[in-house]
Amino acid sequence: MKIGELAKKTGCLVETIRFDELQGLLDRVARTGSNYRLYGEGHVERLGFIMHCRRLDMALDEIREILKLDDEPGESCVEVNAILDSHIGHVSERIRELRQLERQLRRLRAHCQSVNSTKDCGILTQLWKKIPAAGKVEAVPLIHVQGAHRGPAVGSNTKRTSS
Amino acid sequence: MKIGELAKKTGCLVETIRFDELQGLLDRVARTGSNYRLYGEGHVERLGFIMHCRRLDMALDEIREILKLDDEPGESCVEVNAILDSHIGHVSERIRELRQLERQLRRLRAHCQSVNSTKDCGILTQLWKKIPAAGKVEAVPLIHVQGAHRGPAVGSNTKRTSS
DNA sequence: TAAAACCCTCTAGTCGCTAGAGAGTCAAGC
DNA sequence: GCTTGACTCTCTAGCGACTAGAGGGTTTTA
Repeated sequence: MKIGELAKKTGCLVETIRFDELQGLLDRVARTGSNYRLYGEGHVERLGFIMHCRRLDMALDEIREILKLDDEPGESCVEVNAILDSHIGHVSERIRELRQLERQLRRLRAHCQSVNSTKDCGILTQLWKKIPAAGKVEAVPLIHVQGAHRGPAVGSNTKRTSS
Repeated sequence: MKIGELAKKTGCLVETIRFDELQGLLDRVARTGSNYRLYGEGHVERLGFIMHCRRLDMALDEIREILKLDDEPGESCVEVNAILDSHIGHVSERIRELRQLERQLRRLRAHCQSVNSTKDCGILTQLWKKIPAAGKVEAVPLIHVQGAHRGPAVGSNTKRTSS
């Protein structure tokens, strides 16, 4: 089958299939004389596997690793478990961070309950205040929402480890 | 003061300051004869404000909007409240999604409790199974962890609305 | 006066795609 | 046989919020 049919069968975009090939998740398949990709039923399953992983928000690196392990049927699945455990760890940690962020935001929100002019708004007043312990930024774990696989990065002065 | 001193005072990277200027969060400031940026104390405060917002994981668009409102001291702060409410909404929703994801992952993890060969691993077996209701992808809200400001995007066939 | 530290602009990289340009291929209808 | 439309190809740029580096110029310090 051609790429469009594979896309239809798996419910993903044609572009995503080509992207997955580029990323080494899907094999480079045989082509017709006019350079069209040709897929079989095995590819439907493999792409389904990949999408299943992606829906669980695994990173491409993690999926690549799991696929590699799956390709060696004799190998023990210890590493598969480890990848999943570490992924669950990422997600739990992100939830914890987001909860703390939510609390901070609700506290901030509570500073303005009625309609004021912007110069009297409690929220804005709070935002203009110095962040507690400013200048000692490296000690404070920065909270912000990103993908489960990316660490904090906001102006965290990673360069200035000294001083 | 020059850009390095501003960076030191606010605890962010020089690159981030230049980036914020590019993004229109910080004004384009006066330059020395040798084209160095010159900042005053007002910029320390404004950059502090911006970082405070960023730490609360607001998007640059949201920060831009808040700064614009703050610049008009007579204006009511209704919109500021609205931005914050919507941001809190994003965060809460993301927490809900991540909790669901965590449950799914833990269920999956429970399928393999002992060390097996990869071909008998309960996790891998599950991953190879078709996702429930495959083919009706558009109806299912895709779960995956991204920034608080990005919607789901995983192969969701946004093009094929018909059929 | 030389070296180190700072500053400038510009560009590319991160992640997981999505979307478009510009070109070629194929099937159906007239 | 020809046109139309649907499909495919490669290549490139865009998203967000930065980070990192090249390759140059300037200022400060020893």
